[in-house]
Amino acid sequence: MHEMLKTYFREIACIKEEKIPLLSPYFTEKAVQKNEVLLREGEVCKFNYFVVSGCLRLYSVNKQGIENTRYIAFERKFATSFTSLITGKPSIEYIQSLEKSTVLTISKEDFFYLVEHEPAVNKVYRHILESAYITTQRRIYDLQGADSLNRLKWLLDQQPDVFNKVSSKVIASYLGVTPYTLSRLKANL
Amino acid sequence: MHEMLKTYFREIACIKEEKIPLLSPYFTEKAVQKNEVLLREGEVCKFNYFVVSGCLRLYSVNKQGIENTRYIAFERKFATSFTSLITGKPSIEYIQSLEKSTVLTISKEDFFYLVEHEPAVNKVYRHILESAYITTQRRIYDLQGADSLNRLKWLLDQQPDVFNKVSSKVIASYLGVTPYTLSRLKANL
DNA sequence: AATAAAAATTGCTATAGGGCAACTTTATCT
DNA sequence: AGATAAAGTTGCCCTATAGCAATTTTTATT
Repeated sequence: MHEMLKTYFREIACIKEEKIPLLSPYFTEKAVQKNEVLLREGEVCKFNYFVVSGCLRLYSVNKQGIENTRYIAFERKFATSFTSLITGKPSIEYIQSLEKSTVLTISKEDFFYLVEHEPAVNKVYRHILESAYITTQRRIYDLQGADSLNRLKWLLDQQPDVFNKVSSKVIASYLGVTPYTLSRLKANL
Repeated sequence: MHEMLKTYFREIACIKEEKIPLLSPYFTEKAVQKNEVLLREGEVCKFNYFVVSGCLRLYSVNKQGIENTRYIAFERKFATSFTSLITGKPSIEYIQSLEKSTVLTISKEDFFYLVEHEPAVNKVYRHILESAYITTQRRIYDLQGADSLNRLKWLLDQQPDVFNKVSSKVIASYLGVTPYTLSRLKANL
């Protein structure tokens, strides 16, 4: 198991050192190419991914063929289509690598087995869901209540690094505007 | 403890019958008036609420004084500002009763104590967070990717009962449009 | 039931952001 | 490095939704 994931378990779940070797066999390291798609709409999601390096994004494509990005996961984050993982139904979203990345994969069955039987993994899962709750709640209020300029400013303030790592096209689809509009907003900052 | 909450624990967490009396003392029944505000922006949330009858909504007020509704909880649902409950920080949202309601309250400390020490409550909390994840993910994709008419149609399709119980004003603030626009959309259905 | 207050509707006008087209800049591939 | 494709920018016009004002309908209060 990668050192980064061990540290993650130590910090998030205060895992006992002797438990770490028990978790290792469940995770498999995987190299992912830039723009590689790990999950497509319509497929049932079978893995949870921990990002060691690079980044993954979750997005869907609407009826008009427009991409909407819901989440961008950088290193030291878990990312997957939890909705599909939890319900077992086909995913409405895609998972794509935005860079050459390294991820640790764990199968859905193993993951939920550990959530039930390993307190440290239960705690990590709780942490993931709580964090997701907090960020998505904030995001809904932003999408509903702030205009596009203020959403951009907020993102610039909170995650300035995103602008170096991620294309404007993807940032636009995250902010919920067209690339044209984002370009114009940046010109007016 | 109200029978409805017992049934909830049986169904969601498969709780052992003998455990139910242990949980009862943690919950207090409370009558809530129509439009009563249970939590204001800026206050630290101290309770989790289980709706026995009536309904609660979560909303925020943006800089221009416009209300945005994020969630409406009908009976047999927990509702609270989890963000404030989890972080211990002041809430950015309000909790308000939309009808004369009956709720069961549990304090933040008791709730998180039980999450840690009672597997049934751990499971219920996991269920709450998973359900919230699924609905908010869907909601973000809707707010980003669908126009207001399609958001209205989707709500009519998924939760037709909402239109009987909740004012148009609140539904508009849930869909992310003005009451004017909602009224016009309904005229064109 | 009468009155007041709030909510909902609708005509008119304003505006934020969308979308096309043409151009420039930046990546990608051999 | 040079060729090719993709991404980003910007002028112009268009559309969906916002916002005001006036009216009607519904709801709450005594």
